Amino acid sequence: MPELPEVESIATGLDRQISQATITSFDIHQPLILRGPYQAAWKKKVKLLIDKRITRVYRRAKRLIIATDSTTVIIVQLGMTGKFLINTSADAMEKHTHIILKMSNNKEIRYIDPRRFGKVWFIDNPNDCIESAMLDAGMTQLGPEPFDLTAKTIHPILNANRPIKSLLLDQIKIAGLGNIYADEALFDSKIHPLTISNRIRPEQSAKLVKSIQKVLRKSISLGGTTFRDYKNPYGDIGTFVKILKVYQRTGQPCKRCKTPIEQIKITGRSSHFCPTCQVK
DNA sequence: ATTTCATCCTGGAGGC
DNA sequence: TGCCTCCAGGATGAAA
Repeated sequence: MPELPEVESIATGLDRQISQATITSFDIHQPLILRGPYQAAWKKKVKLLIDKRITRVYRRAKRLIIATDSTTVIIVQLGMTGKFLINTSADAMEKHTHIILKMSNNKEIRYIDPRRFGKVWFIDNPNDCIESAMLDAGMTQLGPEPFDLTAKTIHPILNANRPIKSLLLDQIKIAGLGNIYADEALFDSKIHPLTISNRIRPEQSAKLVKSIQKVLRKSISLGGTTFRDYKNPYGDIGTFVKILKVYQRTGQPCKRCKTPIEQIKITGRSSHFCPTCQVK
């Protein structure tokens, strides 16, 4: 379930807690979550990470990147229900705990994912170019970060014959938005989610860029959005849920014009919008 | 080449 | 209480 702001919050939390510490043990309880070209070698590879230092934990789109002082990088795609918690070994083990990482500073990092849509890669990054290393590992290509978009660069991206909602969820086009922030950004820019992308006027697309960046920035500042599962590594919820304008507000009055928010399905995903404020 | 669709999973909510 | 159906913040290979 985590989208860009939630992954950002997780990366920040993990970076504070474990970067500069060394790995003392690395247990994988559920090998099914592992992906990539070196699957058979992973048991060995994990052992190679013992005594290595974690240098940095950061985010690219919705992926978490855990860099070490070896050439191996750990990449985590959290899927719908993946999360990290910082524990000590005394804490009770939560169901669906798949990875336990013990660190030299006595922090215990646990990766938990009930639905197991999340995936973990161990990739080699000898040239220190994470984008090409991810492609080499068979991961799907990612579009630009939403914060790098401009009115000019979004233009060719919108040259597509599909609803804007569907396009915003396509990580090859723009990487980092998910169902919540796509709906919220479309409301903020007053664009109907079914609008065909290539029919969006330049002034609207310029506004869309600003709206995307505005909702993401605001959500990051509030620690993301928590509905049921999402928690940052400290176990805290995100409070952006309080200021959602359309997502999961079906039937409730639009905060701008009081019209009841409507919900429809667009390419298999529920979409929430104000039928008065948002026009095709 | 582009776009949509079914599918991978568990668990919570709501209807009966 | 239980059983059933539907739904969920994502990504992707196959099909259209």
